[in-house]
Amino acid sequence: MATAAPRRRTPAALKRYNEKRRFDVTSEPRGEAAARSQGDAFVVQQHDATRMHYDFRLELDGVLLSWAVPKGPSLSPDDKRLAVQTEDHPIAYRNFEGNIPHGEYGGGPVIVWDRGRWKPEGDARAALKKGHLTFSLDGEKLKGRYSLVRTRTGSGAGPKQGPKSQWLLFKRSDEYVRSGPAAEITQREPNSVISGRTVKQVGEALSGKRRTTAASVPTRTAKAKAPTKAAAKQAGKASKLPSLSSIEPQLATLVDRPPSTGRWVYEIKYDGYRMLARLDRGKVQLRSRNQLDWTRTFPGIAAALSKLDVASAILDGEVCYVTADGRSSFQDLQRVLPRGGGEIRADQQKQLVFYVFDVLHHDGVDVRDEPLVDRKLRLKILLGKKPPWPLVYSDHIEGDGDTVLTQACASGLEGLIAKRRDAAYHSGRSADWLKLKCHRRQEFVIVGYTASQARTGFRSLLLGVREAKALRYCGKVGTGFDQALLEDIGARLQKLVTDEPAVSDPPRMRGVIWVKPQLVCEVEYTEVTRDGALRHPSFQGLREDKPARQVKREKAVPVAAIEKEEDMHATASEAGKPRRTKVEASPDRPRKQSSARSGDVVEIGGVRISHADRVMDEASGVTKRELAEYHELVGPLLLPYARKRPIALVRCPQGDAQQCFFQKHKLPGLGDEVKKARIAGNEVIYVESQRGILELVQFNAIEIHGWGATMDAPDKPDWIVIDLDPDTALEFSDVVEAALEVRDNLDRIGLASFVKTTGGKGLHVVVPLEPHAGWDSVKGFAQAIASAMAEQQPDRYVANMSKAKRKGRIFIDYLRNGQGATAVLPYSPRARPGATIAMPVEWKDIRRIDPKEFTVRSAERWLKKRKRDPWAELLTTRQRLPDLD
DNA sequence: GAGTCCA
DNA sequence: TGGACTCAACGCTTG
DNA sequence: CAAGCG
Ligand SMILES: [Mn+2]
Ligand SMILES: [Mn+2]
Repeated sequence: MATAAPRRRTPAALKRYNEKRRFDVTSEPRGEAAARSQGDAFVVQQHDATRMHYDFRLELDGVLLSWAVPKGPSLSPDDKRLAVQTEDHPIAYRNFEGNIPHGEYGGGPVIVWDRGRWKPEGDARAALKKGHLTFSLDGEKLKGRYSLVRTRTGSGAGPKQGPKSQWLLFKRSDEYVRSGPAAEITQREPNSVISGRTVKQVGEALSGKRRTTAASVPTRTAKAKAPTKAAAKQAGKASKLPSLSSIEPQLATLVDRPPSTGRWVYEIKYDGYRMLARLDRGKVQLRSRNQLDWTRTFPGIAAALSKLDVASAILDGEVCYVTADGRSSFQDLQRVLPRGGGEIRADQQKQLVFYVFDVLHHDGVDVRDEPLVDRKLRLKILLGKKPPWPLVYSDHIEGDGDTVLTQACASGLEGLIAKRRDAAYHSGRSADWLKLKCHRRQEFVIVGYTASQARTGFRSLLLGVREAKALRYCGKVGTGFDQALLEDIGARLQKLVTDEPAVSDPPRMRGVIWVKPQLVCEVEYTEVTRDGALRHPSFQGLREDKPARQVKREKAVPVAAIEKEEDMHATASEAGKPRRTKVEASPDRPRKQSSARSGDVVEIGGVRISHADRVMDEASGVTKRELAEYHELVGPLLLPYARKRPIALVRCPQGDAQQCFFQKHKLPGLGDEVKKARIAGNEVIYVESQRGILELVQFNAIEIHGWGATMDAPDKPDWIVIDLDPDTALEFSDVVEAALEVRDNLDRIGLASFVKTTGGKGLHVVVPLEPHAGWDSVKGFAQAIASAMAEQQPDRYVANMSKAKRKGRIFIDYLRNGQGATAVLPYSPRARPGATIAMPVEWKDIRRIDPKEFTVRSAERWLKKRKRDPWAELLTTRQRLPDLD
C-alpha cells in the first residue's frame, strides 16, 4: 500500500532501513522521524522470519536502535543471549504488528511482544560507543536492569555491510530475576501485548488459512448426499461384509511432535479399548484387537449400534470409561470390567461411551479406499444428528498441528491422533496415523533413591511433592540421566542419607535409601496414575535454585484419587487385572520377520552376536553378521593400528540409514575386552584384541575412529592425519591430486607418508611419527601444512572448516590432530550407503582406484588380490617432526 | 543394547 | 511380560 | 554465546 510522500526530513540513520523496503508491498511503516514519543520507548517484537527471533529496540535520538536476538530475552542473569545489531528502525515501527510479505526483506509475521520505557544508567551514547550499556526497562513483561555488551565490533560502515556487530543481552541482578523455566518469559508469555495474538496466529491470519472443524461441514441428509449403494457399485467397490476376524485395525505410530508437512486432521486420543463393530441387519458384534468378543459385556453399546439406520456396516472406535470431568480413563475401564466376561454392572454401564472414528464398510460397500475425511463425513451422516447414546461421533479438527496440540494439552487431554486427511484405511501400523502425546513436567523433591547393581550412581530417584503440610510420595524416576548426572547426583545423595523417610506415606519397598528432602528436580511424565505415581517419568534436570519447601503440585490431585488409593491398600483389590494381562499379552499384530526371530543369535570369533540378521547397511543389505565376519577377516590388519589406541565409535542400532551416534565412553554391557582408562581426566576406551572389536560390533558399532596416539604414550602422537575433505561438487580425482601434492610437500621436508581411502571421496594422508612431540606441536605442524597450501592455491584449498567457503575446494582438515580428536581407522567400515571401508592403498595405485569399490563385502577379494600390505612400512618408519625455525 | 518404571 | 522412555561426544573454529 | 564441523 502506497503512503503519502513524506514531508519531514528522513534522518540519514534510516536510509538503510528505507533502502531495504518496498513500501508499496509491505505494510511496515516508512522511515520518518516520528513524533509523539517521549524519546525513551523500547519495544521487543517477535519476528517469525527465515529464522525466529526477537527484535530488541531502544529509542535514542529519534530512531530505534535495534538488535536481533535469536533466543529472545531471559529473566535469568545466567542466560547471555546473542544480540546481533541490525539497522536502525523508525520510531513508528514500534507499533508495527502484522505480516511482512514473503519475498520481502525479513518476510514473516511480527508481533509486539513487549513495550514500555527504558532508562540508561549513565550516558547512553558513550556507553554504546564503549560497547557496554546498562539500563532498566519498564515494560509489561520485561522489568528491571539489563545489559548489552559488545563482543565483536562489526565492520558494517561501508555501503556493503560487513559482519554486523555482536552483543550479548542479559539480565542484571535485581528483584525481577527469575531462574529455570520461569526465566523463559518468551515461552511463558508468548502473546502480543497489543492484540494478544501469538506470532503464529498472526502468520495464519495472513495466509487466510482458517482453521476449520468438521462440524462446520454443512450437515446433509443421508438420503441426499451419502453415496448410494448403486453409485458405489458403479465404482466397482461393492463387496460382501467381511468378518471382524479378517480385519486388523489401523494403528498409529508414536511421534514426538506434530507433522510439519502434508494435510492432517486431529482427533482426540482416547484411553480405552479399541473396538471394531460389525452390524448386519440389526445383528451386532463387537471385537477388540485381540479377537475377544465384547458384545455381551457392553449391551448398551450393542443396543445403540443396532438402532442405527443401516443395513450393514463395520465401524471402528474406542470404548471408554468417561469420568465425571469428561475424560476417558483406562484404569477405570479396567476396574469395572467383570472378571471372566459377563455383563458390566448397570450403574457402571452409564459411564461407558463408544467413540466412533471410522467406517470401513457401509451398506455393502467397502469404503476403505475413500479418503479419511470422506469416510468421516459418511460416518457422521450414518450416526445421525443425535447418535443413540452411548455412541459418540469422534470429531476432528484441521489446523496447525503445534497449535492444536498445545490447546489439547492445555485443556487436559492426554494426546491427539493425527491422521492424513486424504489417506485410505490401512490395516496395521503406519505413518498415516500418528500418536501425539501431551507431556507434563513438574518439579519434585528427591526424597530417596534405590541403588543399582548395573550402573554407577543409583537405580532411581524417589520423588515427593508438598501437599498441605506433608510431603507425599509420588513414584520413581529412573531414566533421563547421563553418566555424569548419575555420578554427580549419586554423590550428593550419599551426603544426605537419613533413616527417616521425609514422606508421610513411604512405600513399602526393599532397598530404599531415604535422604533429606533438599534436592529438587524437574521430571517430565505422561500422566499421574490413580495412586499418585508418575507414568513414563523421565528426569529433566536438577533445579539448583529452588528450595525444597516451595515444591507443590501444580494441579491439585482430585480428592477422589487419594481416597481410592487408601481403598486399594485396605482391600488389595485386583479387579480387572487378569483381563488386562490377557489383553496386553496378545500380540497386537504379526511382527515383522526381522525382529520376530529370537534365533538369530550367533557366535563369531568367540563373541555372542545377537540380531545377526539385522541389516546394518540398507543400500547393500550388509548385516550385523557380515560385519562381524568382516572384522574376523581384517582383525589381523586392523589390530596393529587399533590396538591400545583410544577410540570413538559410530553406532547405528537401526542401521546406517537411521540415526547413528558417536560414543567414546564405556557403557554397562560393553564386553570385558573393551577397556577403559583415564587420560587427563577424561575417560577413554580402547581394545587390545579382536574379541574387543567384535564386542563393539555386538553394540552395533559400524565405524571405529582412533586418536593420534596410543595408551603407551597418550601425550605423544604417533601419527599425523592430513584429512582431505572435498566439497561435494568435486571428483575423487581432484582429491587424489591434492593428496599427491601433500605427499610431495612432506617428501620435501623428509617425511614419508601413507594414504588411505575413507569410504567416500575423501583421503587421509598419514605420517607416522616416533612418539616424541606433544599435541600442540603436531597439530601446529599439520596446520602449517594446511595453511601454506591454502595460501598458495586459494582456489583449490581451504584450511577453514566452514562449508560456505569450501565451494569447489578441498578442506585440508588439520584438526584431526588435537588431543581427543579422532580420525577413522584403516579398515574401519563406514556407516554410509554401500558399507564402504577405509582402505590403505599404494601411492602408485592411487590414481587407479575407486574408493567406492572397497566395501565390507568386497574386502576379501581385494585383500587376496593385492601383492603386499601398502602400509607395511608404516609401523616401522622412524621419523620426527622437522625443526621449524 | 541396556537400564529403568509402571500396568 | 512388554511398552515407553532415555542415553550413548566433544573440542575447536567461526560468525 | 551459539552454530557448524568432523
Ligand atoms: Mn527482524
Ligand atoms: Mn574426512
